[in-house]
Amino acid sequence: MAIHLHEDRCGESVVHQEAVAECLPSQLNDQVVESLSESFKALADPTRIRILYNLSKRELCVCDLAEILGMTQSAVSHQLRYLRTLRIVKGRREGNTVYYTCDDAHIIGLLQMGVDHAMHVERDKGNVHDS
Amino acid sequence: MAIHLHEDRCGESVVHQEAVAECLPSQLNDQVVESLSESFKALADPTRIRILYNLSKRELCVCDLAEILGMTQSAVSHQLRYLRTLRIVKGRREGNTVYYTCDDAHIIGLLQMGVDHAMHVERDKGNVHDS
DNA sequence: ATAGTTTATGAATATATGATCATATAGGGG
DNA sequence: CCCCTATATGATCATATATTCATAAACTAT
Repeated sequence: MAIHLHEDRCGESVVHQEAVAECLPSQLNDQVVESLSESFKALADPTRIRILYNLSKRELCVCDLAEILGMTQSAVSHQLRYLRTLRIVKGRREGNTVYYTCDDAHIIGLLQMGVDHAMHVERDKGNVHDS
Repeated sequence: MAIHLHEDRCGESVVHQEAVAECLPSQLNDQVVESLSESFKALADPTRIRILYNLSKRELCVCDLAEILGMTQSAVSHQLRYLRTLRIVKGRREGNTVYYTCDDAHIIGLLQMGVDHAMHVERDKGNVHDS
């Protein structure tokens, strides 16, 4: 019986053997890809972006965040739990209130890079240079 | 009747008036936040990460990508449409085959930054320094 | 025109996700 | 103890998403 390491996807033979052969050795390993998508997922939601953007500037309690974002305490708390689980933010309790801060410079770096670019794009939209 | 610009979120008064007042003026505008989350969403899926990682190295046709990723042509094509709609990749037809390339240096920059960091983290996991 | 190849896409499905509501937990002050 | 405040969380629901399957569309070759 024939052993196939993989099935051919298009018809009976690989379309560009050399292209596939060139790429296959340098694939990202699964753990890296999973960890990467997890990081980007954390930044892939408007609410979390706004939370992290604010926390990157200063420590804030849940209630203040809810006020700033105009959202319910519950919605904010759920997202904070999400970010806390990924160790992107951490909380510090002081009596009744819990103060959150960012705890992941890498994520903040990605966010900052994205923000800078998005703001440039927005600004350039104002100028009518043409196409 | 009293006019409220916003409802208070915790009890009857804002918890830290100064914190809220400090943050409110510097919020990201909605378009920037939407555009940002759209960009990060594009990178928030393992399949798209692997597609973009490969396309960042060289031009590839749909079939080769499917072969490299070990996925069906259909699944890859759907994701390529997603990325094409966002103008992150673009296709060039040559006879039957369509060759895709990256068309968004900013997204590739974010991906590269993420990859670099994730690979360092993975590498450091090997070393048993302690905490 | 017919057959074959590569890519695109609509429909369906299973899963993931984000917000809401109600309620629980944790702490403070009486 | 009870009441109030701030936060956390489980359940639910509506929507979004990623893949699969079947098929259409684009193109080549005979």
